[in-house]
Amino acid sequence: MDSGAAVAKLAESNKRTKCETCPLRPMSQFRDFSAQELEFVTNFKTGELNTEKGSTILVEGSHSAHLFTVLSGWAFRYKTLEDGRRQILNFVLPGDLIGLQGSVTGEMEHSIEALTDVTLCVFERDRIMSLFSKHPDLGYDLTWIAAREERILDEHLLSVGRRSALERAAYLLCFLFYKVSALSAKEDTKITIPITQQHVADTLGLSIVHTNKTLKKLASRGLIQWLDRGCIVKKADGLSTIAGWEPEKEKRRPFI
Amino acid sequence: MDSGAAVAKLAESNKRTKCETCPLRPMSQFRDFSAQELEFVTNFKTGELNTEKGSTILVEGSHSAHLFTVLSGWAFRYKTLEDGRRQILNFVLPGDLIGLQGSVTGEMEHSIEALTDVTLCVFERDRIMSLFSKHPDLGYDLTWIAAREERILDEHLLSVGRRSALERAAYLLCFLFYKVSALSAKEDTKITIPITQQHVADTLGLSIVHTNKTLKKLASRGLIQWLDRGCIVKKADGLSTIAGWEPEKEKRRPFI
DNA sequence: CGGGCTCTTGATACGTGTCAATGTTGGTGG
DNA sequence: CCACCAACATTGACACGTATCAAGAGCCCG
Repeated sequence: MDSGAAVAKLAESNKRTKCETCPLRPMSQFRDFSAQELEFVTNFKTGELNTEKGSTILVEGSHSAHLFTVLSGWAFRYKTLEDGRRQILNFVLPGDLIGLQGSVTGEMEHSIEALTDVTLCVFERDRIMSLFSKHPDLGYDLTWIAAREERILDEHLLSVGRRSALERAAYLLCFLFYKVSALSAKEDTKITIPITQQHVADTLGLSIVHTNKTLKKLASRGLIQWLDRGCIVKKADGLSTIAGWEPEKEKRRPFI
Repeated sequence: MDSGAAVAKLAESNKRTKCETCPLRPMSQFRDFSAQELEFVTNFKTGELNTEKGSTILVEGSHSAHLFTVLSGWAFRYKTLEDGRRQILNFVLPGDLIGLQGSVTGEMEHSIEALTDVTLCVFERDRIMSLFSKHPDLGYDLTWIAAREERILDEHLLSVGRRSALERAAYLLCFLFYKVSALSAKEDTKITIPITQQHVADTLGLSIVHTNKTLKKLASRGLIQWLDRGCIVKKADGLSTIAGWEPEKEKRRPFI
């Protein structure tokens, strides 16, 4: 609920990760690119942006001339009401594209804040049309990415609207666990989700006190463990059962 | 909460509305098409589908080989939990595209039900790639359309998560009023939103009893009037004030 | 060492859900 | 034409989930 330290500045570093050696691309969850596509994207990428934990990457109401793909780190999208009530909309992890929502005017309808230090690939919004004309495949991918985000929002909406507090919490942690698991090499049981209980509350539409009691309940059942600023999922299937939800079985998905 | 009368059959009528004479296209909210684009879309459209009020147009878990654009009528998208709890995700009106969410596999993650008799333009999902390769502009439009739906879902999520019952109801009716207003010729004060209180409840994540009491409150303030199976908005700005929300000022938007 | 976040816990208040009953309307079949 | 039924809207009483208020403990960092 705080105002976030500082708005990230677009200090483009010269030390760019080359797309050919992008650490995400070999991962099993992402689709392969043709050499041509790779060349185009490398050229499409105009820089890299490093932001610190706690900084605001995009601000609601502002105009952004850029799109970003997360290279590393965690962030979240959110909106606020005038009196400060905050709703977290979704979480952003490596491989996720952000900024697409403000497509035409570039005026953002939501904010994005970094949960950890975050590295972003920077693209120019102006040049997006050339992507569609030169690489229809990539254009299709963009639509697919947007449609995927839509499906996730649908599920979140179902959760907040119709699931109980316990079910909601189970769903969220299960969702995040599978999301981050897909990015880590092996069965890494030590994955820590870097959020506070305030973040959970603002995602689930609950108060922080009730969120705390709900998380305690999950912890007492041995499904999760809460750390100082994070959560470890112990039994994802237990959460899955409570929530009545399972992750989509995705084939290799595209990313830009 | 009922199971809907019958699943709509794809009875393609020969009496097709030609895209050149599409009644939606001249409307001020939609962008103009070039002759080329119009020709392509006309060819892209494979038929028309008429569904009756109450019928299910798409079913969660099923595969659909088609995309649809609504030509006339009202419908809504929703998801359900196993025990029957239902969450309405969004409402669908003329000019809206449906089916994009299941992009790749075509497996639907939500259902769609008709609130009135509905006429749909039918497109083949298989041929969507040709749209991207032959008309990058239209591909861009598709992405834009998906991103727009995303923004709307963001706002709904904020609403369900953080607004009070009264604010939520005001937001929803205000939202629907502006949505349908944009489609009607003049200041038509007699626009009736064709939903029941159960629909409102399932959209807002409330019980039907509490929804009834909340709507009564709005009605007692003269902001709305509730009919048998519908709602008339009397003072949209009053609703807007309560909700703390205003519609986006959109320029002419694309549609397929 | 102090101050700020985060997590925790108990007491209490309030918003919303659930249950139950009634009235109304529109459609259907005898 | 009437009786009946189903769906919808309405209302009051009560229960329960969640919010709010308040206080304190642990921790990190300047």
